[in-house]
Amino acid sequence: MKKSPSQENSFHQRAVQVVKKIPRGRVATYGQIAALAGSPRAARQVVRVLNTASEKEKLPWHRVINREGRVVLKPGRGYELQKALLKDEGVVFDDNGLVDFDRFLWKPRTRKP
DNA sequence: CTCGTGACTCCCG
DNA sequence: TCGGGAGCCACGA
Repeated sequence: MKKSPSQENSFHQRAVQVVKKIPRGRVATYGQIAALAGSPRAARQVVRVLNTASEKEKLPWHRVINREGRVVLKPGRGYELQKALLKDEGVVFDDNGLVDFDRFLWKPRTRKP
């Protein structure tokens, strides 16, 4: 039996599809995307995907943050840009620059409890 | 070809 | 409690 075509893509391609599915006004974590793409520990590859794909495709790379709910970028590296973009979508950061996961964390439609 | 690094995350001592 | 190392995959020098 052949695998489904949607599963034939590489991690890179799958990650792109996942990121594109992030709804506006929501954020996701690297590990989350990596897990959805097939490798729960491939968070680093997600980073590579964002850097590469964001330049060609209109990926919501700014909706991807780390496990802490914080923007991992360094000042001058897109950190302010990401925060500004999220803020423009309605995402709010607290004084520590943390996002409220209870309100903005993207919940993938995997299954109903 | 080999080595190192990267917007990360998890596990173990 | 806190720190360090390993894991994941890709790409540049």
